[in-house]
Amino acid sequence: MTDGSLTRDQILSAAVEVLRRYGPAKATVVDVARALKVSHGSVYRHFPSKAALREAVMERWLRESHTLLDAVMAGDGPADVRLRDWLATLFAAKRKKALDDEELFATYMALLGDASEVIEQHIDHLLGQLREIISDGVARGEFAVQDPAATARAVFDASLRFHSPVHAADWGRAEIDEEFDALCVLILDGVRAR
Amino acid sequence: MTDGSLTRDQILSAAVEVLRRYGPAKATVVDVARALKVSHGSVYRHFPSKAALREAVMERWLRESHTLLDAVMAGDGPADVRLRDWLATLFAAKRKKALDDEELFATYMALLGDASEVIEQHIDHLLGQLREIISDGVARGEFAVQDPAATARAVFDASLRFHSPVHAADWGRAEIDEEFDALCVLILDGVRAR
DNA sequence: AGAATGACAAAAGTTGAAATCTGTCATCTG
DNA sequence: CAGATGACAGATTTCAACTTTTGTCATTCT
Repeated sequence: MTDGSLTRDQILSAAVEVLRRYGPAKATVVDVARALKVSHGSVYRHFPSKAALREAVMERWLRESHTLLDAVMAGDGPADVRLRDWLATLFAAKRKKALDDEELFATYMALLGDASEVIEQHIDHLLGQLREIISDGVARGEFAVQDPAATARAVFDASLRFHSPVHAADWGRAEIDEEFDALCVLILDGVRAR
Repeated sequence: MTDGSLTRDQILSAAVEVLRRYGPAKATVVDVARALKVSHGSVYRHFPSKAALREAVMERWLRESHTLLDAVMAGDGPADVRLRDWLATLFAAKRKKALDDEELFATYMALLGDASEVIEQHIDHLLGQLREIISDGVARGEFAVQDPAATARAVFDASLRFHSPVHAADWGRAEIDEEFDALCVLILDGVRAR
């Protein structure tokens, strides 16, 4: 059948379209339903609330950055190179989204306000990867840290300026890349065995 | 005379009172004038705009944190202790203001939005002190960094979570102090000579 | 003179009534 | 019976009239 019944994925795609067109402040679930030519009640059969729909959109969107990061995780070079690459990839991915996906990025920022489950999972995923890189570095004798999980958190915090959406306004500054490099040096020297 | 004419300082004090009572969203210069029992036109004789008045209030307020930091700068112990103390003092000062001076802290956050001169100077002052500590550490042979100014910026950025008002919401979390300690370890190991 | 005033225009903010949206549900459709 | 519908109540948003605030300035005060 061309269109027997509405799927979760169709709704998500329509929601992305609507969010991109109207932005998070204006987009309504009526708009999403209209885009799909169904009643808004149908959308509510698949998502319990507008907030849940928004979160599902963001979950899918955030998974895109994960793909690039997963590629870095798959590498098997020295841990310091991997850590640097991972941070650079995260920064690049976030900056790209902030620049050429403004409306969805704004939706992401809005989510930040209401302590969302999705964001928490996203951060946990990132912290997990960091911990893995650091543990690996320790195993190879490259890094010397006392608690890899705590260090992962510290590295995450230290690099906040280059991945937290609250600092997105800074990402257009001329000096930002130099500053990123300087931070990487500090972090890498901070974990390196001596 | 008990009150010959209005001084800049009287206005600033009245403005602080008004800001504390009504908060930055509600406080008006008419309120400030009323508190002083003068017309609002008089306030405009001393400050060219409401924004300028707000900035002057913030300048005075930010200087308070500088006092504590200056005390740390005056010390002459090892540079690593000084750096740690400086970061801890900055964090403590900001957290204290966020907690028991909510309204003025909110005013400070509002200022952040409009790229204020005062904030820029505040940050430059902090960066200058950091650079001084780091240069001193290098001179003593304790630290090894290639460019103290760039490293100062990196240390500032790395510790953003513990002094930038945009992260104030996190400062109430239970784990925050452990996380601060872990970050300090990372930063100190990052600058230390090996 | 320097300092303060109050009247004024333009900008910003408030208010409340009307319109729209969210979320539920009894009913309908295949 | 799973999925879709549209009517509905309560919450939220919008819009326009109205009020307050900002910033200026000619005039007054000392």
